[in-house]
Amino acid sequence: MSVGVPLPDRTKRREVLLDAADQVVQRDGAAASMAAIAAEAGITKPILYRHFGDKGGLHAALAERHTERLMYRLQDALRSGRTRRERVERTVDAYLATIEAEPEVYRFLVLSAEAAPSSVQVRSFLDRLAELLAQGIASELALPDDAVRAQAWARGIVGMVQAAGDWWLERRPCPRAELTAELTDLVWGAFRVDP
Amino acid sequence: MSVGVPLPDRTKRREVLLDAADQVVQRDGAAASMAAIAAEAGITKPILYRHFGDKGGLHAALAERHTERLMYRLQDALRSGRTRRERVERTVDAYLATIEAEPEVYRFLVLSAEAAPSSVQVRSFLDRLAELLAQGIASELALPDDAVRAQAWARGIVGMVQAAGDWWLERRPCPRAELTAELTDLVWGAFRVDP
DNA sequence: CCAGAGTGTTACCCCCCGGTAACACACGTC
DNA sequence: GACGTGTGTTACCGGGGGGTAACACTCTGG
Repeated sequence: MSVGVPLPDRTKRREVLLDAADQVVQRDGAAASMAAIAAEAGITKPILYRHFGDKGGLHAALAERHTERLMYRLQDALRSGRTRRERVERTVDAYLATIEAEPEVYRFLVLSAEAAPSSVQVRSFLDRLAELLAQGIASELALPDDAVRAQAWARGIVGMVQAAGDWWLERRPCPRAELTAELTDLVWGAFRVDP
Repeated sequence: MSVGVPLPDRTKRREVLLDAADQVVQRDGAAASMAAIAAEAGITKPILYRHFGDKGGLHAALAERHTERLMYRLQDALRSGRTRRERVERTVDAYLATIEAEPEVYRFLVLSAEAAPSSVQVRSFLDRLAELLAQGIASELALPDDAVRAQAWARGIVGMVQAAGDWWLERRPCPRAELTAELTDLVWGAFRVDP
């Protein structure tokens, strides 16, 4: 074999294709088609398929990438801050800032998690998010990681910020900082030390 | 005109068709096709189209119906109960009970609200839900109805219960009452009279 | 008995989507 | 210069979705 391209290029190309996919998803939402993505990237469908196998593969790659990025940010936020309230606030704001930057992409991630054909291969975006948050909650509250309370709260909070964020993106009824503050207030009561 | 059928029958039929649509949505999720719905109802597509115009019309009718039902239940829950905490708890549980009974339908409603082609004709399921809740919150907290706080909390709580409910339906990690209690705890802090 | 409105059906159209086969151009190696 | 590997293309397939035209039946009113 005479080595086509030294492999660095392949992964770099892959990134470029994913960038194009992001663009299209941001424009067309969850209905983004393979043809449209190929066109956006300035190439043709077979290339996409050679890179990602099938549509599920592309979705998985896209999800993986954004999930990774968001997880890093949230992990930072969960650890940073001097007071507990500050941690809650920063975490909420990190999420909001991210969906503000690329709203359609995150809608797409949530949706495609729904529509996933039970391919547990790549655990869904929301699952991983919730798991991370559950750990944070459990550690704040000195609960075991698998406590129903930590799990349920994590799920709930993820949904809460997601839903409020969607609404806010659509209507822009206030600056982001205000929404962050409101949501922090909403959740904060549960995390105060005293009953 | 010789009056085909006295009109009571037409609306009755409409209900039957919507029942069939529910069945299919519960089975196939958001991908329910018009052909499948017609088959389920034991009729053929043109009849569906004569009744609902197009797919959007059917979706709207379906959404309208379920939204109405759920709104009644939530309104009751919001008003009932002797203590404030009891009202919170009952409202959460009313929602959970409903999505437990017809999970796919509610996933469909949420999704089709997303996918709605900006036809603000029928305000989305989530919008109406959130608005109702916002009123309840505003009245509990003696805020004006349009306070950002009431709006944002309403959206957030709807999303919270929705997300936690989805997770719970999938995993069934605990009885419904326990989830209700956890979610009530999560939100309750924000509604206590004292800081 | 005969209009005609309303109900139902079959059969079709168009479009777009996911996915693939088959062919054309670069390039390094022998 | 022939070869094979990898990259790119065009052109196609099968399928399923939404939506409709055109035809059959029935039952009422005159």
